[in-house]
Amino acid sequence: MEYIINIRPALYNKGYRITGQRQQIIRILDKATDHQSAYKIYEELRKMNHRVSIATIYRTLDLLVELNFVRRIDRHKQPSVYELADPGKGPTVKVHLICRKCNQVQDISSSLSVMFNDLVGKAQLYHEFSIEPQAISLRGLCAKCRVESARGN
Amino acid sequence: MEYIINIRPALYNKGYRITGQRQQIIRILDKATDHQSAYKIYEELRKMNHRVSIATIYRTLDLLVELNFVRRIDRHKQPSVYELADPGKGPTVKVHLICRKCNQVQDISSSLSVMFNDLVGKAQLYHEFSIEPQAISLRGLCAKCRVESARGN
DNA sequence: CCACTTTTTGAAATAAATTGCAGAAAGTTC
DNA sequence: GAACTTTCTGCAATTTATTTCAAAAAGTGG
Repeated sequence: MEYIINIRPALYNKGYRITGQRQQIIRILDKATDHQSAYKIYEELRKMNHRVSIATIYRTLDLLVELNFVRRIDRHKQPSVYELADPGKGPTVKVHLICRKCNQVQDISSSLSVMFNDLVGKAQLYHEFSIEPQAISLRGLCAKCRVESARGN
Repeated sequence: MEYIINIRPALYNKGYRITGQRQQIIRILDKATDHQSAYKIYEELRKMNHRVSIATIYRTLDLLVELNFVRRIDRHKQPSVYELADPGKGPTVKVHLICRKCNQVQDISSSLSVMFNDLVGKAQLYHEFSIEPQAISLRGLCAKCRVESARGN
């Protein structure tokens, strides 16, 4: 909540300008409970009568991902979705379960998340590879779709 | 090696036809030591004077991914790459480390891989979500690029 | 509020991936 | 191995997420 308060000075310190569009985009991500695609953010802002172009949304998201304020989730043949990432305290990786039938994205439980991140830590040391904050997606079938699928097929 | 021997009857049993193109595509994946993009496979086959279109490559790869014979690695703003997956004995997830600077893809060590897969097994049970065989990518900086980056920046 | 620089806009371009369709193979039956 | 059905392929056209570009606007520092 009001995460923009943290990002604004960070942007400023790195020499980036605090534009209305950037603030609005961060605000949308901050308010959102689920993962947002670039286009969804665009629609949201247009609905609120803000002058934005889709190109700006993409550029801003790229910037925020680069600076680790936002995580990008790449999905196959579907637009990428984004979520805020708290660089100070958040875990390195955030694990999502994505159903290939209904495309629902759910977060993994927090205790499992801790275990995943411990393992990522080990991998970093072992491979001398610095893994950056990001979301990883595990694809499969959610309980509901598995049942439907078993009947339907 | 000669993995096609296993896939051929499996395709046949499911009612898919054993076409020259499908066999050649599997053969390329089988011989490849690194991950292949659809276009690379296309070029390879054309070089060998085989009649194939890029559409067939994509259709075949989609089919093989669907049947879990092949894993797809989605990369941001770059073509997806593919690798053979042995459905019989292979682990559910294959973890790759992808450097965001040089784009090199390296496999995670096998012991860490086992640990990741154990964790994935736990996640499946806990969330009642059936995670399917797939590759997951951890993005970051490899040792070499980290050093260069530290100097260059 | 002026001068300077970065950012945004809107439209057009790009490129990976997909699709429709007619002809060509593969599998099947006799 | 001829005749028939089904699936597959190649080509070209299409889709769609994302990027590029020149001109316009907005942020910033004095």
